[in-house]
Amino acid sequence: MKLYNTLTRRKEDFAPLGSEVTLYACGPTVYNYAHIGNLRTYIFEDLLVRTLRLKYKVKHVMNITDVGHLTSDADAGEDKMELGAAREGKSAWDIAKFYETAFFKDFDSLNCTRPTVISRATEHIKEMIALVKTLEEKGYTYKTSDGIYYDTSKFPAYHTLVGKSHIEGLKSGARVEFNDEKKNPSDFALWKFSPADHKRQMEWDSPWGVGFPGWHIECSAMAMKYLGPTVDIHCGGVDHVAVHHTNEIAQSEAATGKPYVRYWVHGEFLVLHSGKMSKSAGTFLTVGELVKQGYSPLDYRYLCLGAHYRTQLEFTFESLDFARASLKNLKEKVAVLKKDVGNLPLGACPECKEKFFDAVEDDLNISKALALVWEVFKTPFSAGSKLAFIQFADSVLGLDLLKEDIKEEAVLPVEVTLLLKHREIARRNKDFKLSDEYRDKIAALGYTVKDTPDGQKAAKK
RNA sequence: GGUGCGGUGGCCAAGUGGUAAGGCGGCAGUCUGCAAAACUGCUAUUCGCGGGUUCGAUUCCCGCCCGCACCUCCA
Repeated sequence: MKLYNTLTRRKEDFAPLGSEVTLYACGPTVYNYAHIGNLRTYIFEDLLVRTLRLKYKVKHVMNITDVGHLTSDADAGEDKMELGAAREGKSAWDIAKFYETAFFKDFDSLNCTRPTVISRATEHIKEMIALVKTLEEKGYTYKTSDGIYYDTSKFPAYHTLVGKSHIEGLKSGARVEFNDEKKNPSDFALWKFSPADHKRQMEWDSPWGVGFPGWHIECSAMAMKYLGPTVDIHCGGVDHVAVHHTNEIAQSEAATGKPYVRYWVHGEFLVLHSGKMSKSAGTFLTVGELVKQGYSPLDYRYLCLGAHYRTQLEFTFESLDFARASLKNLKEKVAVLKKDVGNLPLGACPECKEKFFDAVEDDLNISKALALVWEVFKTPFSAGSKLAFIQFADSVLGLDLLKEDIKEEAVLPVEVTLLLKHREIARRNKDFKLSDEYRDKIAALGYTVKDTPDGQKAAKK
């Protein structure tokens, strides 16, 4: 398949190095609920994994950042995990556990397939210390009053992911806050010392004293532990390109002397009219909020499927409404198809499958693939063949297209049932004025009425 | 200030050196007492603006305008 590689800024042919694809995806920091912008990235990664699985075995590792990191690299930063704990009157450990559970609830509801390995940062402190030690032995580190730092000037290829001009811009960068003890603006902490004046909830012994790992070291340590020194694909959000992933490369390649990642694949942001969605800014939308407003998590998944993963997607409730309407229509079409299939033999038309392959394998052109699903209804193939194709397509799209929605007919309120009976009588007497009045009354209660060959059908609006 | 991405019909959004997928919405028809649903058909002579290359550009090049993101924790 073809994938856009941030490293080369080109679409490239992808094939795994070994017998299975090794894929690492940056996971959530569990100090608050994930918002739908975060989740867009996991949906994109899920689509990538599902597409890869059409051809390969995939070992998918995702980390859980349950260690608090500083909100900035400067001394003044606060720890997000401990902030969350203070906010909710719980321990940092409880906070991490709570939001990890909440994260996977959302993750599952969006039909994202669980990674092969889920690795918590707090369970890999030993590996991180070992990696920092290796870097220290190789002379890449130096000590300041608050921690052990990585000297980026010792790693000549530091700029490969982001471009040299960017790093140079950073040097003159007007907005970068300088830490006096840092040798270069791009240097970053590998290990931070606990403050002398108070005890942190999360801290560990290390060869350099009690403290906690820097933000970037966990991904390098865990990716290499589970996937080896060279990983096929590493994903994450575009915001990670310039700092986090650049630093991961520096740490990992300095330690092993081998290429760290072959394909860097980054997902673009979901944006709001007012700008991007931000956890730290406070206001953000969660899946729970969407559900509260009457949307299904899969309505949101459908919305994400409409746009390419490398383009920004603007979120509005209007577009979510469109997505919901589209998904509903699509599922209804599939339901009709299912009725028609009967005992006809199944077998997806090879032509449709091939087109679908071509779309998803072209750097994940999911919206094109989705269009093919709509188009299959217009083809002359048998219902069974169409349905088989849709089933195949849904193994990548993950929209539960063949799953029946739970019908609400059984739980009609008594008033509605009564009004329906009255309306039926009025219609039989051809008193349409009266029957329309009953329909209005039913509508006022929040229900719609359809007249079908099997009689009246009422459903919640 | 530096870096990167993008501007396609009413809306969302694919795409390509040879004349614009798909969805939503809208309109019309069939059906219906009327609706709804369903089905059928129609719905951008045109791809931010101005140049250039070319037989031909929305697609390649240059300039401009506009939007967004990153450079600070961030998916």
